[in-house]
Amino acid sequence: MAAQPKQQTATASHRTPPVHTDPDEVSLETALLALADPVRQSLVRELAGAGDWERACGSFDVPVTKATLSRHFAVLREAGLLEQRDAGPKRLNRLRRAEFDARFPGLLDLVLRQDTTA
Amino acid sequence: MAAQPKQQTATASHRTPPVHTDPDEVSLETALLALADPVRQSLVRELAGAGDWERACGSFDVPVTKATLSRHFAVLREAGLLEQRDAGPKRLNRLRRAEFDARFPGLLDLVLRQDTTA
DNA sequence: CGGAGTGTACGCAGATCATCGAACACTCGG
DNA sequence: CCGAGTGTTCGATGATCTGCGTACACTCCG
Repeated sequence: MAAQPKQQTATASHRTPPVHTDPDEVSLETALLALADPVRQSLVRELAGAGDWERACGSFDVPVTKATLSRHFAVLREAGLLEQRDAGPKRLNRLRRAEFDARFPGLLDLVLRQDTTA
Repeated sequence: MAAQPKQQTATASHRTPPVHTDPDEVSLETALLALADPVRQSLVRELAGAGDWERACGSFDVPVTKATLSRHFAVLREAGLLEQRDAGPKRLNRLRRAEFDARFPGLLDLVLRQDTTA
């Protein structure tokens, strides 16, 4: 965290800057719907296993194409589940764990506990 | 449990007896999907406000027809969220609160807290 | 400046879901 | 035994969602 010469600005690589939604403005229905999808569950779990801003969008191991993956990230963003920041051509992610947990206590934990069993 | 002259048997009024699914056999995805629907959220909340076996299927205040309502109850049943018992021509309901909460801690509370705000 | 790498936007196909009306099944009371 | 009350099943419809390929935008490196 020393003085770095503007490594990542606000809007960087893509047509549109990431649009974030605060967890406080998210309905329970939206949150449940976002977390119900298996692919998005994987994303959230992998994200939780890594540190903030450590993973770029393309670095996740899910069986979908880039286009679909991008859509899933948009859904998670709109559900207040993650924050994104552009760093060069990459888009880094952060799980909004504390904020989301404050809005929907216990919900994220359910997904992270991997209870996808039966 | 005194000797009652068969007030309610297993299969009673309808073509098929109610098919129940244990919460333990329910996937997180199924649970989230079941609770994501606004109509089903209403049903669960109304059910939580009443005692066990107090409410028949037709006694709920939701803006759908009987056919749709019946389907919603089936979904909730398959998600391990409620138990049904036939009593005469009526089908009484019970929220499987403890069982479901043991399987998905905190999930039901989120819905019951009426956090449907924004 | 051109090419590789990264991510988004735009349709389009397929599946799933909520909804309804109508027909059916069952129980109970007269 | 018939009619009112209750709930399910069936088939159809419209909306929504996931998935894809393709085209595009932007950054960085040589």
